[in-house]
Amino acid sequence: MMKRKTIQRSLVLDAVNKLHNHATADEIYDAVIIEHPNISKATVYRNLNTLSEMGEIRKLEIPGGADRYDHCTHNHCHIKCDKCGRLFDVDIDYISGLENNIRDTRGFDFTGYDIIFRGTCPDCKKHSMSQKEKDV
Amino acid sequence: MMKRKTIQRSLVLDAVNKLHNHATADEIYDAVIIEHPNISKATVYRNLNTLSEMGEIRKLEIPGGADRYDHCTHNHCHIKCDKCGRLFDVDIDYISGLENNIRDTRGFDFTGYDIIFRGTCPDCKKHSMSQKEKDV
DNA sequence: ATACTAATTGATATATAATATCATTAAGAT
DNA sequence: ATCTTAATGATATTATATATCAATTAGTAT
Repeated sequence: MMKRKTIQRSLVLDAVNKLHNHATADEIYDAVIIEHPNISKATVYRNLNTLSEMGEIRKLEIPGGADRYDHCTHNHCHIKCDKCGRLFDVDIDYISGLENNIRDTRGFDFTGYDIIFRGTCPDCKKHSMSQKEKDV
Repeated sequence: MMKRKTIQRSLVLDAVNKLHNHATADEIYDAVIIEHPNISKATVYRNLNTLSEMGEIRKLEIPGGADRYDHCTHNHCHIKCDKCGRLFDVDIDYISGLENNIRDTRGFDFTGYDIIFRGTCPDCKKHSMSQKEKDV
């Protein structure tokens, strides 16, 4: 199935690159309709998946939340704030052979792993109250 | 807010312990209605959350899938099969100071981390075709 | 340039997972 | 036995994402 170049697809890609803080599909949609008011939300979802498969962007499947999309640059993982639910970048030194720490998975082919840290972000520590409304 | 003991709550707890392979809320509901046909699905969801908060069971928020519930015993993480989506236990040796590998998270209080490995399970390697219908 | 064909789109319906609402019930204390 | 309020059951609602399908359009072949 050959991939064609469409203005919708490149608008979505541009939006992900421009927002570049792990935007959700909805946030990306909101950004795109400004320049292209007729785009369908389904098209945004479709292109986010397509672009992920093409390796142009990175899809982050967040436990307990909407998927987020990132322009893939350096290797990093993420930390999710328990209080406000926001997601932050975490630079991490190469974890040498994490696979070697594993037992009892005979017969599995590993393709990778996601580490999502949990914690309380500086803002929430300060205010110590829930700020769900302040999401990303 | 004091917690009361109800038959619904203990039935949900029993089901999680009995199924003990990371059942979803739906699967737990299916197990409970056999003995208690009038239980509401909302009650199952509510009790799964309550029991998690109480520390009686462990909630696993799976990226790209429904939450799963486990009776918490030894320390382990999970591997999700890319092909069939099933989730398997992974025993893992203590990863000493994973937090120490992290940079650029000044001001965060860490509470923990989830590692979800990705890979192809033995079954899918054998059949090499999608088996989504075989979902745990 | 014109025609072809299949990928893509837009609009909508559907699916799935989970929470919110609210009147009723019942657990545990007095 | 009575009281208080946590918990339940039924249902509606929210959120996220995919499926469907006719219409459009990108890229190729003529």
